[in-house]
Amino acid sequence: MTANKDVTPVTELRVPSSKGATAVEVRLRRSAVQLFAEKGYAATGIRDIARATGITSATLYHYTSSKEALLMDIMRDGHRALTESVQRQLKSSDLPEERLGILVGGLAAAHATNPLSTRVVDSEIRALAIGSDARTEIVMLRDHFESFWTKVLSEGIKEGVFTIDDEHLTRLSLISMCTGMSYWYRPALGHDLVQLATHFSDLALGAVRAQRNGKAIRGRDLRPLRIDLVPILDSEPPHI
Amino acid sequence: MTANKDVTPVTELRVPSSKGATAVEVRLRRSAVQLFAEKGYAATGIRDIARATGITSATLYHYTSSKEALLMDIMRDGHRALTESVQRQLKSSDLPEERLGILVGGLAAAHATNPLSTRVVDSEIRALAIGSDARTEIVMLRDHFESFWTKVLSEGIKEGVFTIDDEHLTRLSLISMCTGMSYWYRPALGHDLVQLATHFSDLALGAVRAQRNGKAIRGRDLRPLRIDLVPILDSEPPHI
DNA sequence: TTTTCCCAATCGATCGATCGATTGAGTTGT
DNA sequence: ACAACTCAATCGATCGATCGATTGGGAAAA
Repeated sequence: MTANKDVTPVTELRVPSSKGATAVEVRLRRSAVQLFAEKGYAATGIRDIARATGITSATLYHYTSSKEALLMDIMRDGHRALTESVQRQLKSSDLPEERLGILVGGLAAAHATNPLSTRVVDSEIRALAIGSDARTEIVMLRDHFESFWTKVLSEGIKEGVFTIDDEHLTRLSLISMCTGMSYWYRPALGHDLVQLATHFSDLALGAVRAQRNGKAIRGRDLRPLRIDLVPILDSEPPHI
Repeated sequence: MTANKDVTPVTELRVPSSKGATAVEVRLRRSAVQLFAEKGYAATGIRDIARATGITSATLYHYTSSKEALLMDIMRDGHRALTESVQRQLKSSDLPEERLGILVGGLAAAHATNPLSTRVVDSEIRALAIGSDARTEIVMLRDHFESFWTKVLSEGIKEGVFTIDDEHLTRLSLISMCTGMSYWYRPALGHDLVQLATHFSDLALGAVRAQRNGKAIRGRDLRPLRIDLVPILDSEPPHI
């Protein structure tokens, strides 16, 4: 269970699994995500990460500059993948009800397929010192992502499709409903992703009282949600 | 900012603020809750807690047996207050729609009035070692609380008031929607507690498609929610 | 030969926890 | 009345363990 101290030296296959990352780098990232999600960033030591990766803590520093850099990479990639996915899909519709479905369904699906990394992305800002450059950067990424929600909600209100008492309250409620998934949802329970995303989308449409011509809008009135989010890190690494 | 080294020795007023706890004990608890919520249990040192309380780390051990005992007390009290409140209020109604409103509204209100301690209660199980007695105890308390939700949801289905695709999914979605509040909601923003609880209750009734005689049930169809949750620890300590 | 990869050993700092000593306000004995 | 005693409360100093990070060097690959 440690490393491969076998007869064949194996020579650490150089076949890159994705974007030029070596096998060790991929394992390192996956170990960090796993442990950060499980025990939290502060409670995870670099020795824990190294052990889970199969290297020593010294070797770890050959692949990353610091424990914080490890966290920052995870958070940056997580935000980037989510924002790109949302930005791409939002171009497919001008209807506020469909656009809200894309946001809610996409965020829910992202947390369902990547419960570990999303949990780290969502909850470990606290690990970054208040006022630090790192924290400022992540907060900016988060604010940018949330700006899409603000925009879609206000568009829906302007077009008379949504009825919302408190925009601020509603936006944060909907987002935290999706992000909360990563605390209890575990994949491979036989759930269909599209069905799950539609379930959350329906809930959101009910929350904003979405309607046209006096008739409430449900998920079935929308074009079926397309799940195109690339799994970030939780999924198994590609076989080599 | 240290202690009261004034002319009058003050003699550490023995007036108990609540349940025989001295002023120092109350301050200690509040400091722990504040720091655990802000930085997390693992990232908070006993020196941090002691400094925030105005004592040394050695004195801290006169009032508590360990850092973990401090956390356990917070979690026990949090669960107890919530469970007692829910148990008490559920006796006031037999209607599944009202009972669900009590659960959702009560949990949302609890997180709105005590965002700090609820955040600790909800998210710091991870700090307790897997398989430890402490973790087992807290998991039991949490399961007991969630059993009320399971019961109410299945009652509503049996009576034909609720229509739910996936009971397990729905229960956890609703709970995490309420608990998620403590991550972004901050009190004293001019929000009315009853209105806020009703907002969440409405959302939940929509999620379970609550209806009687073919007509959807909204919050206004229910008796107004009564907020009776005793603030746990986030609020200011009683003046003496 | 140079570069990449990896480790044992070790750094200073900080962790949770404990120590013995001190203070001061009550209680008891005479 | 006053010394003798008890006890909760608090401190500075320090414990062993672990923290994140660094060093210098060996082995393997290019």
